[in-house]
Order: sequence, then structure tokens, then C-alpha cells
Amino acid sequence: MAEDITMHPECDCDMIHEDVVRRVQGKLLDKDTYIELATLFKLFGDATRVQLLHALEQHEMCVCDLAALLGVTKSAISHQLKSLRIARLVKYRRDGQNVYYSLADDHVQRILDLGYDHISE
Amino acid sequence: MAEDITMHPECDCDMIHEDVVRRVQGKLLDKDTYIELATLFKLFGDATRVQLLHALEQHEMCVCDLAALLGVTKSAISHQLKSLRIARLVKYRRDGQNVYYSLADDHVQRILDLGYDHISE
DNA sequence: TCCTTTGTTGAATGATTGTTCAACTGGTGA
DNA sequence: TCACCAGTTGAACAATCATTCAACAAAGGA
Repeated sequence: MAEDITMHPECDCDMIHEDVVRRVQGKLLDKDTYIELATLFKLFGDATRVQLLHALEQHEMCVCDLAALLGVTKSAISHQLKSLRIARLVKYRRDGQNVYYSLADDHVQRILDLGYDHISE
Repeated sequence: MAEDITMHPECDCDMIHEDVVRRVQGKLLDKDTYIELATLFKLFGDATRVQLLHALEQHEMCVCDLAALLGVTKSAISHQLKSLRIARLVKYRRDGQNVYYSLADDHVQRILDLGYDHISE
């Protein structure tokens, strides 16, 4: 449940349209949900990670391939993949010495597509 | 055009699947495009801004209303709105002393919905 | 004109974050 | 068993970012 409006005394001004604010207040989500959403979108908010995701959209690849493709160290790729893994944006399978990463589901592609739509118009 | 693979000598390992990497390389976008995408998604990567956008999805509001709703200062809201304005995620209209903000198009709502889908499953 | 209020802006600060480096794990083949 | 390579991890550092504060602009009412 979203918290009550009167719990924010640190606001430095009055509501001007109390009716509208209260109505919107009732439709807002729990604060933790916004934190979760922000945590998710933050992962798309880095050029290296976006490129990583777009590359994995084309084909599954191991860490070395991705490092060579993006021109950064294996360590950097591995750190990024860990974040993406925790957020369930990528999945992986091990085959011998190699670990192959791919997109976890089609949310990633759809989000990237919407973003591309926006910057293209 | 994406730059050639051989331009990344700082990579600390060899490609393991050269054929795959070269094929994916050919499908990647320009680096500036990834920077633009990341810049866009970065705006969704903050809990305050996400809440701000979700609130504006419900109804247009002025800065004071938003400050009261989110419990932060007008200044903070104004700074955030400026970033969102530059990225063409929100638009505004002035009416007397008040400036009313609203979502610029339906991309915002669609991106938020996809994000919500992802964290909900 | 003066005062009040809404909203914007720039600088400063504390927090967050991406990359690198070095050390380490685990599987493969000799 | 040993050496080698792929991949992971944690600490450290530089860069980026969100918020606050103070000053300012813009509009309305007295």
C-alpha cells in the first residue's frame, strides 16, 4: 500500500490541487515496487550492457566471445552478466570450460525495441 | 556502422567462436545508438523518476502537486522533470503561475508496463 | 510598485556505479 | 599431477548521479 500523503512534511510547498493529488495517490504502487522497477531499468541504462543484451539477442555467446565483441575484459563482462543474471534478464548453460549466455525471455527484446522506437522518432 | 573487431586489442582473451562473433558483429548498431538507448533507459532507472512517470500516467500535475505527492522538494522534482523533458518523455504547459506536466507519448506507459510484467512473474 | 508564490537553475556534496587489477575456482588435456 | 584456459569474485578507484541549498526569474494579487 502507498503511504499517506500527510507523511511527507519535508515537502516545501502546499498541494495546489488536493483532489487530483489524492486521487493519483490512491493509484500509486508500493514504494518497493518502484525500487524494483528502477533496479530493472537501471540495467538497461548503460551502453555496454545494452550492447551486451542486443548482442545476445542475435545469438548465445560465451564470455570470451562477448569480451572480444565489445572490446572489454572478461572480468567486466562477467560482472555485468552477473547483474543481468540476478535480474533474470539472461540465462546461461555450461559446456565444458565455456559458459554460454542468452536472453532469459522476450521481455528484453521488447523493451529494447520500445526504447529504439522512442529515440528514432 | 559498427567498428571492426580487430580494433579492440585491449580484450584479454581470444574469440572462441569467430564465426558467430563476426556474424553478430554485423548485426550490431552504431555505438552512439547504444549510448542513446542507455541514456533513455537511465531515466527509468531511478525510483523517484519512475514514480514520477507513473503518477503522470494517471493525471497531469504541477510541480507543487508532484512534490507533495512524492514527498520531495520542488527543486528535486524540477531537476528530474528537466531530464525527462530533454528526453521527450514528458511535456508541459504553463497556466498562470503553474506549469502542468504530462507524459509526452505512450512509449512511457508501454515501457513501464513491460518492466512491471517482468518483475511480476 | 511591492509582496507572495510557483518554478528554474547552478554549485556543492554524499552516494552509487562501472571498470580494472589481482587472486581465485573449476574443468580439460598432457 | 601439473599446466593451461575460461570464468568468477572482491577490493579499489574514478566517474557519474540525485538531492539539497541558495539565488534567481516569472506571474498574480493587493
